Amino acid sequence: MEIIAEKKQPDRRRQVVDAAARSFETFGYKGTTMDQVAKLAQVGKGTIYTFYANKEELFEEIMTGLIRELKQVADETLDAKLPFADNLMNVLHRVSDYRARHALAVKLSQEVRDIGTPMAKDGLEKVEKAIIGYVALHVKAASDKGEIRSCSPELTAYMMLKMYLALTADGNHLHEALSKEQILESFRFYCFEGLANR
Amino acid sequence: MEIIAEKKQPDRRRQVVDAAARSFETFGYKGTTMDQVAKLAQVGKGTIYTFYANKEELFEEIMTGLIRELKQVADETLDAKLPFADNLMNVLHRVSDYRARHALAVKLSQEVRDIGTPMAKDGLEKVEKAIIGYVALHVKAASDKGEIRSCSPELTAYMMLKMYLALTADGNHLHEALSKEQILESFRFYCFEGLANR
DNA sequence: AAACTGACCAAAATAACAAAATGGTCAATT
DNA sequence: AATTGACCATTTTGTTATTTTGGTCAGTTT
Repeated sequence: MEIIAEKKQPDRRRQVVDAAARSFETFGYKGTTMDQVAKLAQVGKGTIYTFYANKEELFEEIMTGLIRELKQVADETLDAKLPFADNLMNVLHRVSDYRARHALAVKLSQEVRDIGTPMAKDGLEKVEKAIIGYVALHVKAASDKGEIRSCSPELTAYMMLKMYLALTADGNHLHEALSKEQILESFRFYCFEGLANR
Repeated sequence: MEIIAEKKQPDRRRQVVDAAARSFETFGYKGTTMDQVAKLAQVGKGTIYTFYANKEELFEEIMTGLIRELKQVADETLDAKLPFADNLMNVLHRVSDYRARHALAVKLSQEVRDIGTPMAKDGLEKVEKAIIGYVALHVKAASDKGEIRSCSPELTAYMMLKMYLALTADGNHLHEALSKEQILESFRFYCFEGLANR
């Protein structure tokens, strides 16, 4: 009954979280001020501190939300009928794409690049770790099912993400940009098939 | 006779290059001043500018020297009797190790990390590109000989370096540090064998 | 009394300005 | 013809004044 009820009074916590989300994705971590969030949330500044001990905790809550979204996208992408390799590539592609379009992730990336805000870096690192953890879970499952060779799930997931990012990295001058098809084909080649002749 | 002779008069160009090398590796790109180099080289500042149009060109000369050293190390490491995979791993390991111990490379890495000097970044990028080019040459040879599957040499070399660096990266918290043996074993696994069951 | 607020504060960020250092030039010197 | 270092416009650094910020808490509202 606790969860279903509650309507009349404004849900302060939600107001704060929504305002914070908007502010962080518009102004970045550093550019967001607690006064600003309070004003956006139409809430006294002190109220924020009844829910979150400090700016960092508030930020973590927002990042947790982003991670939850990504997980949702990944889950929706998974198709039990497809082989592991296809699922993996689809998930990596959809999640990377979603991340690249998500205002918060974009803003934080730019902030890290331009001014190196440590908290923004931490936040994005947490996202990477979450992706790796998610992939590792499915690597383990595929490995247990004998669908792929046995391997360390964590390390393998890490390598997969790194390889995928290396192929999609367009900012660098180390190799020319690849089309989506080339990326997927190359990823399958380097990740699953390997260079060895057989 | 031009090359053999020359002894009496001091070789100004060499003095400048030596001084610059010492200065860049001690103080980094930004920390090196042309006055400093001139003093170290025991040469008037104007003299430097008779050899190099500006600080950037002087720096490029030094970086070219580093790349030449790395190529030397790589060439010494190559053993025609060994299979491609072994040569590749040996070269990557030795070159990375040499690079990690080379005062100039270390200083520039630190400079990029701490203050992001664009020229230092460019310089290190050039080193990476040289390594990729070197590896690509041997990938092509191995591919032509049928020792490995046919592939784009440039992209493959790029991926190999990225994979190796991902395995050796210890600064990040994405995976625990690996021993040298684990690195080589993992590299062989991910780069040559692939995850697919066979 | 429980939830909420915003004036308030120490600490940190920014702006404004003065002083020093730097890359590059070139007339004078060797 | 090769070399030099005083010189200069531009940046960078150091300094100090001013503003902004995260966080608190006594007081107000519900």
